[in-house]
Amino acid sequence: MRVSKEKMAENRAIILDAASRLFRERGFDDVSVAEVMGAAGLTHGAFYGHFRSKDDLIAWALQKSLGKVSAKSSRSIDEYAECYLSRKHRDSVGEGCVFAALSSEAARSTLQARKALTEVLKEQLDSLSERAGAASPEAKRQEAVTAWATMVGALILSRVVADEALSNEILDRTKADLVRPPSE
Amino acid sequence: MRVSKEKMAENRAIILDAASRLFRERGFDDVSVAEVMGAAGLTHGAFYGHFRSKDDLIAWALQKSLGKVSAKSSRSIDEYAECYLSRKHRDSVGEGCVFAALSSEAARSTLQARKALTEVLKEQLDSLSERAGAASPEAKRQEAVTAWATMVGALILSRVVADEALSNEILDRTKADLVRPPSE
DNA sequence: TGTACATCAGTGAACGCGCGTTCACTGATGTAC
DNA sequence: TGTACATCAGTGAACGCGCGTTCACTGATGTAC
Repeated sequence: MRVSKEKMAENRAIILDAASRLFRERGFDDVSVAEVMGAAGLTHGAFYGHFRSKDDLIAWALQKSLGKVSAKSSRSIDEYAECYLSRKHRDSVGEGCVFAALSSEAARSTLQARKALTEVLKEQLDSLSERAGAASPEAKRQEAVTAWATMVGALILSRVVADEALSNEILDRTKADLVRPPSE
Repeated sequence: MRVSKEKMAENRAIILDAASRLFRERGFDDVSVAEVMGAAGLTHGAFYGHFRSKDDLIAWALQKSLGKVSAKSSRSIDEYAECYLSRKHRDSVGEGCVFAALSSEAARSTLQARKALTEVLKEQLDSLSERAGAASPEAKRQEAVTAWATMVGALILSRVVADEALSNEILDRTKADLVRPPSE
């Protein structure tokens, strides 16, 4: 059942995409290697031809999430926050921000996993800084870090809460603060 | 080996404390029932005399974390943020905020667990609103929700990051924004 | 270009292992007289 | 208050089960001539 080199590379990408989505939806521990492989249309035995271990898969899946959170398609922090703090984003965990879904678990995972997320975070903060409305580079960076912490925190809290009204309130109030900052 | 009613109630409290600490340190899935019972000085067999299942324990442990995050001992949001966003809090996950440690996992857990955290969150937001510096009740609430989202997000991000300088930067910049808000 | 053979991606059965949970048992607690 | 007995919190062996991981095998791919 050997497949071509191109097909193998494609399979690896499919496995990583399936893993990334499943991990965000249900966490690292609740998703088995066999389930990831099944979602990629393969059997579990082929897994160790692609990755050294489940922890290795986790690190690669996190690294690949560069650009999935990315603010690059937005013109400003305001515009990005509008989208990030939407009900749609809250309700689609599998396709959403990797930090809101997995960062507290990743903090207890391997160093490799934490390093992968660190790189994604640095890119994200740089991207947000460029889009900040403040005047100086220092003020832009300050704005970016606080805005990002607020967005991630708000999305996480809006997802735990078993109360639709409170969940919406968290999204709406943080959005109001980010879209029309009090310094305006 | 029967014990007195008082001792049994005490044991239950010890189990809940051990579970709460272990869960925050390592997450729900990496901590076994036997390990929680061992940390409480008991054997695993006694567990089902206290709780119906591991999920039941999780919900009770989260519910009991009322007051562990509490802002009640602080006079203002500023004072609370100073403590919440400290390196000490970042580095002591087991004794720290339950939202920063477990909320993204709890979001995928049982409804019972989410309801428990929802109650804790409501108390926390009420407590922060009372301590807000803004004038009207509406503005106080607005300040409390945004400040809380920022604190939780910043602590979570500071804990994943495998880069001490960036981790400190996240804590320091968010602290600066909360302690001396831009509207001042 | 065509043929023969080596390579190796994917298959699926099998492996230990640790988990959540159950249960017969023990012996101190609590109660009825 | 003292005694006899029922209760039941805690013990530790045992249970299925699903997990991560391994491995002999298969058959299409890629290569040497």
